[in-house]
Amino acid sequence: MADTIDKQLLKILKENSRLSFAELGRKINLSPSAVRERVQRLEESGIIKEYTIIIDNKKLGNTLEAFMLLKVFPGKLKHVIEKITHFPEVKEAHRITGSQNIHLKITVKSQLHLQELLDKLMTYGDTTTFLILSEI
Amino acid sequence: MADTIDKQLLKILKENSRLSFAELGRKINLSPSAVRERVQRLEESGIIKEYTIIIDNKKLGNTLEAFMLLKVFPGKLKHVIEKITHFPEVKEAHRITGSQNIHLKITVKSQLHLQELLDKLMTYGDTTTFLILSEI
DNA sequence: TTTGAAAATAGACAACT
DNA sequence: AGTTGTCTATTTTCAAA
Repeated sequence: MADTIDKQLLKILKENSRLSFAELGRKINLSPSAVRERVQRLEESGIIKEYTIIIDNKKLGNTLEAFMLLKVFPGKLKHVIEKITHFPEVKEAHRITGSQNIHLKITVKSQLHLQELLDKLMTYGDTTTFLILSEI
Repeated sequence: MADTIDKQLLKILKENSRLSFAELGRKINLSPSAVRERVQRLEESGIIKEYTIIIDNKKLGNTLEAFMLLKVFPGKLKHVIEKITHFPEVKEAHRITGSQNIHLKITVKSQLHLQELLDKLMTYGDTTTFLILSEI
C-alpha cells in the first residue's frame, strides 16, 4: 500500500499531473529514478487511475451544470444505464443507494437544453435536479 | 471559442493528459507546433483548468464513497463552507439550488468513519447521504 | 535508493507556405 | 492557421554501486 511518500506524490500530481520525475523529486527530495519507480508502481497498482484534464465547461458554452438523481422505472435499470452513458450531457454517472438509484453530473448549454434533457430522462424514471451554483 | 479540432484535443487530453504535442499531433494529423499553439491557447483561455490525476480512493483504504446533501442551518452557510473545505473526507463541494444548499462528494475508510463524519456534519445542518455503489 | 552518462524527446523559435 | 527545420534544454532509461 501507499506510504507517506506515495501520498505526497499523489497530492502533488493531483495539483499538477504534468510535472516530470525530476521536478517531483525536487519537491520531495528524492532522485528522479526513485520517483519514477514509485509513480510507476502507483500506476501499475491502479491507485493512479488516469491522467486527465479538468475542462471549464462554462467556457465551452455549457453554461448550466447540475446534479441529477434518477429513480429509474422498475426493470429498466440496465437499459437506462446503457443509454445514459451515451448522452453527451452526462459527465459522470454513479449507481447509488437510496430511493433513487442513479446520480448524474450533467452540463447543458441553456435552460431549453436542460428542458430537452429532462424530457428524455423522464421517459426512464423520476428525476430530481440540483443546479450547480458554484464550486466550493 | 473552441473549434472542432480543439474539441478533439480536449477529448484526447481528457483520456490521457500526458501525451506530448507530437503525439497529439499524430492522432489528429497536425504538426507539433500547431498542436502546441492550440493547447497553449486552451490553457491561457482557461478552458483547460488543470492537469490532474484520478486516484482510486478504494485502493488507498477509503472503502466507502458517498454523495451528501446538506441543508445548512440558517445563517451558518458561510461558516460551514469555510469549515467543510478543510475536511479530508470531502473530495468535492458545490453550492446547489433546491431545499438543500451544499452537495458533497466524500470518501471514508469505514462505516464507523462515516458515522463520525455524519456526527460532525449534523452540527451544521440536515444531511442526506447516498452511498456510491459503482461508477457507470 | 543514488549517481552518472548516453540516448531519446520535447519544447521553443524562426522562416516560409 | 499551419508546416518544416533546427537548436537547446530536459527527460528517460539503464548500469553500477
